[in-house]
Amino acid sequence: MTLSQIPTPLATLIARTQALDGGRRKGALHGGVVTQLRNLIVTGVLAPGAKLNEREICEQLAVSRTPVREAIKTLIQDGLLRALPNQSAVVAELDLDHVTALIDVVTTIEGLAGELAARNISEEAIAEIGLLHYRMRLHHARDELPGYFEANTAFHRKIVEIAANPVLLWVWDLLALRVDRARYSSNLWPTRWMMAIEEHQGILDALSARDSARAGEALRQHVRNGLSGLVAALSGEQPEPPQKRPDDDPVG
Amino acid sequence: MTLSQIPTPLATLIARTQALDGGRRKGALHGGVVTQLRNLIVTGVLAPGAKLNEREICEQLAVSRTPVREAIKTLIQDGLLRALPNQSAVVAELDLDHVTALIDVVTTIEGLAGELAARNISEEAIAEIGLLHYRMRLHHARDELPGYFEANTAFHRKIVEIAANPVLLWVWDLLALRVDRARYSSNLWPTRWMMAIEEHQGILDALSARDSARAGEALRQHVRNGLSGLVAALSGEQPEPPQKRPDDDPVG
DNA sequence: GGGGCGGAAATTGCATGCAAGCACTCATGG
DNA sequence: CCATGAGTGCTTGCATGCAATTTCCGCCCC
Repeated sequence: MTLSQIPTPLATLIARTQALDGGRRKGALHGGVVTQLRNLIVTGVLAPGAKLNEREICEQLAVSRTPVREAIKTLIQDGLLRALPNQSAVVAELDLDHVTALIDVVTTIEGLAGELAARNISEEAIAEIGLLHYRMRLHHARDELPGYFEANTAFHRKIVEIAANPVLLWVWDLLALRVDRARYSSNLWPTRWMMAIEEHQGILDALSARDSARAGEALRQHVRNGLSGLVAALSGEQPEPPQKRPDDDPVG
Repeated sequence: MTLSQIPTPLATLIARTQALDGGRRKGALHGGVVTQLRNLIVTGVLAPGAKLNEREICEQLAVSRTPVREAIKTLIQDGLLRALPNQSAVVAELDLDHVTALIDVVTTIEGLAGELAARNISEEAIAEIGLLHYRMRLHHARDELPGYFEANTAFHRKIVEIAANPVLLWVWDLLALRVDRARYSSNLWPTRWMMAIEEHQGILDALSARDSARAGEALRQHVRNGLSGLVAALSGEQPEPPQKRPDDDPVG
C-alpha cells in the first residue's frame, strides 16, 4: 500500500513546511530532505511499515531522486528505515521489544552523562539547565505539550553537552531519535508530568551540587521511569486495532 | 594534497581486493564501496585529514559516482569522515581527546553488555565465548596479531550479542569502528597481550558463573585498561611531531 | 619580492537516462 | 474454486550530463 493510495498526509505536511527551497544554497537539499523525512518518521506521520516511494517523495519535495536517495540511506543508518534490496525502504517497526531494549541503553548513557556533567559543570551551565527546567515548568503550567517536549529534549541534551564528551553526544543524538519516535507514538504523558518535573528538579539539584554519583543516579532513575512508563503505555494502547482506514468498511 | 599526488597506496590496496565486481548482484555496489572505504579508513591506509576525491575513488573501484557518493554519506554518518560543504570529504581526525572520550562511553556500554549477557547467557553461548577466548590464546601463542585482533573483536561482539539487546548491539557496532580505528593507529599491543588474556579469562569466568555484577565490572576494567593503554600509546608516539612538511623549516 | 586579483580547471551537488529486478494482473489449468 | 505461471508495469540501482562553487595558477600591481 503506497502513500498515494491514502489521502497522503505526507503531501499536506510537506507542503506546509514550504518544501525546502528556502535557502537555495547549493548543499542544502540533502540535509533538508533528511530533516523533513526524519521529522515525518519521528512524529509518526509516516507509520511503521510504510513504504517510501522515491518518486513520490521527489514530487512532494520538489527535488530529484539523488538527494532523496541519499537521505533514505542516511535514515537507514539512523535505524529509522529498513532497507530491502531492490525494494522500497520501509519505516522501521516500533517493536515493543525494541523500545524495551532502549531502556537499558539510554539509561546507561544518560547516567554516564549525568556523572560527567556533574564534574565539569560551570556556573553558567547550571544557570542554563535551570533555565530549561523552568521553561519546562512554564510549559507544563500552561499545558503546552509541544513546548514542553522541546524544552525537555533541550534539557537532556544540554546535560550531555555539559558532559563535554563528543562521542557521548553523538551516541545520545542517535538514541534520541528513537526515544522521540517512541515518545510521539505514545500520548499518555500528562500522568507523568508532575513526577518528571520533580525528577528534573532532583537532577538539577545534584548537578548544582556537583554530586556526580547522585546526578548519575537521578538521571538513571528518571530515564528509566520515563521509558518504562512509555513502554507500559505502548503495550497498553499501541496495538491500534481499529485504526480504520478510509477505504475500509465496504458497506458504507 | 590529493591522493593522486602520492604513490597512492589506495590504488594498490583496492586493486588487490579485486575491485568489487565479484558478485555483480544488483544491489551490491553501494555496500561494497562502503566496506572498502571503511576498511581503508579504519586500518589507517587513508590517513586522518586525507581528502576523498570522488572521481578518483570511482576510477579505483571501477564504479560510477552514485554509489561512491552514497558510501561517503554513510561513512560521514558513521563519523569516519567529515563533510565540508562543496568540498571533498576528509577522513576524520583521530584526536587524542576523541579517543579519550571513547573510553568512558565504550567502557559504559561494554559494562552494560557484560551485565546483561551474564543474565541471559546459555551453556552454548558460554562455550562459544570460551572458544573465542582460546582462539585468542592460540593466536597469542603463535604471535599472530591479525588473527588475535579478529578473535578479540569477535569475543567482545559475541558478549554484546548474548546481551540480546539490539540497540546495544547497534551502538556497539558504531563504537567499534572508532575503537578499531584507534587500535590500528597504535601498534604497541604485545605489552598488553598477557594482561588482556588474563582479563578475558576473568570475564569468561564471571559470565560462566552468571555473575552479572562481576562480569560488568570485569569488562569495564578490561576495556578501560585497554583503551587507556591505547591513549597512552597514542599520546606517546602518535603526536607525529616531526611530520616535517616539505614547505616548513625555512632555514633549510 | 610580496600580495592581491582574474580566470580556468577541477570538484561537488543535483538532475536525468537507462537497465535490472520485483510486484501485480490476469489468464490458464487442475 | 484455488493454485500456478507468463506478461506487463513500476521501482530501485547505477551511470551520466549539467550547473554552481571552490581551488589553483599565473599575472599584475604595489
